[in-house]
Amino acid sequence: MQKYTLKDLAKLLNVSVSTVSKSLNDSPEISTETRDRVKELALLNNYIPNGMAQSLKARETKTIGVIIPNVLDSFFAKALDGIETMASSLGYRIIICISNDSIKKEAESLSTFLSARVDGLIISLAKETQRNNDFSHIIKVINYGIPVVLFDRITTQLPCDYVSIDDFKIAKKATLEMYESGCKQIAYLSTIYDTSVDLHRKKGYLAAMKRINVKPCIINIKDYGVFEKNLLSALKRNSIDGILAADELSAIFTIRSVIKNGYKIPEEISVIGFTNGFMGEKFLPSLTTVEQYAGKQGKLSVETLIARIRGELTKKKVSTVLKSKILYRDSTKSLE
Amino acid sequence: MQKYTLKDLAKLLNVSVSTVSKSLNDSPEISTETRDRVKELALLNNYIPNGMAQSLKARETKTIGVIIPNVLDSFFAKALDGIETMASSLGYRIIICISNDSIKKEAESLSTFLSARVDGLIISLAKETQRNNDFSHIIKVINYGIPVVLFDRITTQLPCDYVSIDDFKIAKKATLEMYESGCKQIAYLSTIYDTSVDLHRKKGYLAAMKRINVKPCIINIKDYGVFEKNLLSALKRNSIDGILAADELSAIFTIRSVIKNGYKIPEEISVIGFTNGFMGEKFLPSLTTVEQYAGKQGKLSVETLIARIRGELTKKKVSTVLKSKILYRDSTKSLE
DNA sequence: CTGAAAGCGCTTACAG
DNA sequence: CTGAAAGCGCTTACAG
Repeated sequence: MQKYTLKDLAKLLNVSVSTVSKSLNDSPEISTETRDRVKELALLNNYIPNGMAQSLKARETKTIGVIIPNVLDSFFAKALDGIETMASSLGYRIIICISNDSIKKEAESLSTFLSARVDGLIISLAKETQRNNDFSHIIKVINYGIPVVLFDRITTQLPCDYVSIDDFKIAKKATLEMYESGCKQIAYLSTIYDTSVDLHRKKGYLAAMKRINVKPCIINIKDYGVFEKNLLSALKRNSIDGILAADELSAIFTIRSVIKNGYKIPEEISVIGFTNGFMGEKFLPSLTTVEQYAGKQGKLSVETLIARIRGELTKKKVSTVLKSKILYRDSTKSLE
Repeated sequence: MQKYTLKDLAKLLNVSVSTVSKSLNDSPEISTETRDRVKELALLNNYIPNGMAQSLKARETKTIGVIIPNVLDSFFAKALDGIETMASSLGYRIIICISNDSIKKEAESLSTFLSARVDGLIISLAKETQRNNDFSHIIKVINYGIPVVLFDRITTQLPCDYVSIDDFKIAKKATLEMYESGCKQIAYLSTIYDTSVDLHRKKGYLAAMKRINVKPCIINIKDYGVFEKNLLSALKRNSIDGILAADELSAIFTIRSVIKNGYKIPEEISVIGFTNGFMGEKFLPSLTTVEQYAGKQGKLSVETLIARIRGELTKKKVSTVLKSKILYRDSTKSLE
């Protein structure tokens, strides 16, 4: 199977490589007659330009590197979907790494992305990276001149653009609304502690508890293997009747554990989660949750990145904070 | 921010580009002294080799193109995860396209993958592609000499390797076991009709119904908007007490609709789905389902592809059909 | 309107 | 042990 090059086509047509190249690129320098001959032959021989050679000259690859912590979580799946859709509609390819929350994998993939000369990067930081507060690998990339956009799991310590939601505000609101609907003792539950989003949500929760003057209760669960046990003991110790869970999966696990142990939702315990995924939407009872606009965050990240690549942005970093909202469903009591 | 090239380093060190290149690649031709000087300077200046230039010479990109229909379905998310893990552990990058079940998007991304000169492709076909039975875009790729591995949504009409599970067999088994557990009238429900997997699962179901000599009942639902309505009318018309659903989401929708309308699961209606995702595992009742080994299919696809790329495989196409199994949970009556 | 030449950043066969 | 040269497959400034 021969892969034709410009040289091959040139030889076949008895013209120069320059002429072939210009013809294929619709240069006005070339006569229509020649252009048509070249194009016809190219088509006939299934000529496909070598993108690497083109990129080498053009000094851009039309490729974006994407790093997400995982793809099983519906938030990241939706974000990835948004990223891919927007990128491909703007003519960019996506190369992807799933960090599995490991800083090592994140850093390694950054290296291969750099050598692939991606035009830019979209990253949602690994848990480990946020816990260690170690951004040296990202700084290296930025110093190398590659634009970076962070989303969701972000940090303000880095000189780059980012996209997120108003985690603090919405967590506070969710807590207060559970309180207004009649919950006396609301807990904050998280399996993603040490991430930036968890931090802001927790702070929002704490602010609300302070406002209503109730002692806060934070339930951090390290591992889904001990989820039910930890949750139930916390429940009993503190007679909790409302739970703000930091992500979708932990919210569903909460509902499930609680129901299996005989509690009624929402009558005895209310639950609010984060992320609007199928699971929460279709669960029985369905989950009241914070709409995080995952797809939109993905799309905005791409738009911001590409604008940055094209130099359409001022030096000032752009930080887009989306206003989120609560999707009221069956895991909470009605406010009215 | 200067990006150093071999030339830059060579100039700084007063040696030739060849010497720098060889040093960096640990060529035994070079004296250790020179090698160390070169490496030190490279490190100091944050030299990152230009992968495009290297690939251009080496005629390989260490990049694999991946096309999946979507990433929200947990089967594909898990498969992607497996693909990424295996590929990165073998030193390959992944560029990804989400076809959204569109043949057009599939074909377009194939074009950009070809010009990016991916070393190989892993594809799970779009619904539209399977419905139209139009593989011309894939054939073009194969003829161009790029190895292709199909998984899950496959076709045997193409000269390429593939990975799948024994859909026919396991669907037949699932149907028969529902029958043995006491179901009299089992239906097959699908929202992914026209795909190869649906076809085989349906055939397995039909074979089982023939064996037990019961008139089959096939419920195809086009759109989740009309899911509940269509399902319920079918349920009433045929007094169905067992449902084999072709994927996870439709199985969950089935359970949900059925419960909301007052049926008891599994006492009145049994449900078996496909794919072992969180949603089915954590739903109440939890879903009895077919383990499709999504991650393993992804990993095997990569291994097969890379073996093929490296020329380690004989001309004969390898078709790996995994033996699947049923995960018994709460949506079916116990067999014992 | 067409083509020769240089160059993008590498690697490697060959010469010394 | 080191380097000059050719070449991977393109594009484009320049000459004619």
